[in-house]
Amino acid sequence: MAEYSAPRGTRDLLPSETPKWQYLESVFRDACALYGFEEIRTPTFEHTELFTRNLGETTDVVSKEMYTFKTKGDRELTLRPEGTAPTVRAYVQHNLGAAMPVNKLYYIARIFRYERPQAGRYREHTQLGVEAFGSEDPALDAEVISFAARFFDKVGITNYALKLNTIGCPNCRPNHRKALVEYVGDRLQDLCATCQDRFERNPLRMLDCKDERCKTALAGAPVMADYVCAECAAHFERVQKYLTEMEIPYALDHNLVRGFDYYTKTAFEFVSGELGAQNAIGGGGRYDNLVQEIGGAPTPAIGFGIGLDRLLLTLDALAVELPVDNPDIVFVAGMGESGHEAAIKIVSNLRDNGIAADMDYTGRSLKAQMKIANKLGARWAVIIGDDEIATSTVALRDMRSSEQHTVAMALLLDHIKQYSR
RNA sequence: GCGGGAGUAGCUCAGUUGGUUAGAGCGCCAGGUUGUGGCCCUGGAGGCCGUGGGUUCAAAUCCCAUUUCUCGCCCCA
Repeated sequence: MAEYSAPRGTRDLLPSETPKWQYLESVFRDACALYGFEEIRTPTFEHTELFTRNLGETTDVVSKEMYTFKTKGDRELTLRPEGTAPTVRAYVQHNLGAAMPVNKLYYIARIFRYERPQAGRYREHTQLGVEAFGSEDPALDAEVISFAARFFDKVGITNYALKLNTIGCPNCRPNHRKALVEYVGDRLQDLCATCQDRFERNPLRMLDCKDERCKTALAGAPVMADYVCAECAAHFERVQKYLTEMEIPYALDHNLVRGFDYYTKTAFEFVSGELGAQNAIGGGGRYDNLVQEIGGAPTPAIGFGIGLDRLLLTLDALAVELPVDNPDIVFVAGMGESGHEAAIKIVSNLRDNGIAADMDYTGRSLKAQMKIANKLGARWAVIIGDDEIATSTVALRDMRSSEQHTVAMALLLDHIKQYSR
């Protein structure tokens, strides 16, 4: 056992894993370019108030999952537990809305939540997210949702399901809340302890409860969709129309309630059955009032976050082979002191000419060096010893075909360039 | 915060009712080739059996504690 290990809920991504991460990140970046989203990078931590005031005091994240600490100057900071509020903060702080009517931003960010780790849930994880500001057009909802769906398609997630709901706006949500509270009324004692608490603090969440007693008691509970105002209803209808036109399959889920209080109207979640209990691989929604709440001009917006860690787990479970390419490299094996000296020069020269090259620094035998070349997946091996030095040549070995030729040192570069095509 | 499972070699794991120097496969190193990889053969290195305490003539094995990991609840990515 090592004396030190990564803190609970965190993990190291070793070289055997990082190519997959790089691949998914690059697919995401390409997709963002295709859809017109530009990258934004915000700090890893923010003033605590940004989250406590805007995510909802009663949400699990704010009430028990934040990594909060005090600075020497006695200010409270929090490692970001989600990506939207920081992005909105930056959008407002730099008044991005003044320069462009619609701003479409994306981020690849580490997210921190103090939870008990389990399959697909880490205290530090990575989210791929987008946020689109400046339009309440339902077409933008559809665009954002379809972006996520196409991204999942592209990387090879074949079995995801899209859950869709509308959670109304400040105008109509109270109506539903009132109806819901009335419905529960004397059924309250049939609910689980948590839901009895939710009844007081955030009734909407009761709908999302997994407890069988609650599911039974709330089976006939009033659904938001029946209480939304005309505007929200029309908006939701258009979103569905566009999704259908784009051939994005979805399922309405009246019980879908997102984890933060800032959401309005459209809420959605992508789930996959490959992950066990943590089945959400992405989710998001519209938040038309958050920009104003954070201090900006009233600006409608919508966004989503995709869990990169869970995405990888799902792809593994589906046995999807990601196209990770390793570049052709040249391994230069030098024999003896003079061979080693020559190898140093050759490797340097190859690299200066843009050809990936490596060599041994542990004084191993030629045989051992060849084994290393093989393990590295080298395309070519260049062998140089006293014989070659005496004749200003090198032995150039094709590691795939095992063909080997003696070539003039001066022509090595040309040979490699020529045959690598 | 609450519940279940598990900590033996770098990795995946055996280890029989407690009984001498704790094993396998893979990986690693070396040799079989005096200057040549993959396949094969041979050999080698590498373990305070998570940590601390207890029971016992004797503990990887039984008991207790602790810690870490893991799975689940809650909630989410």
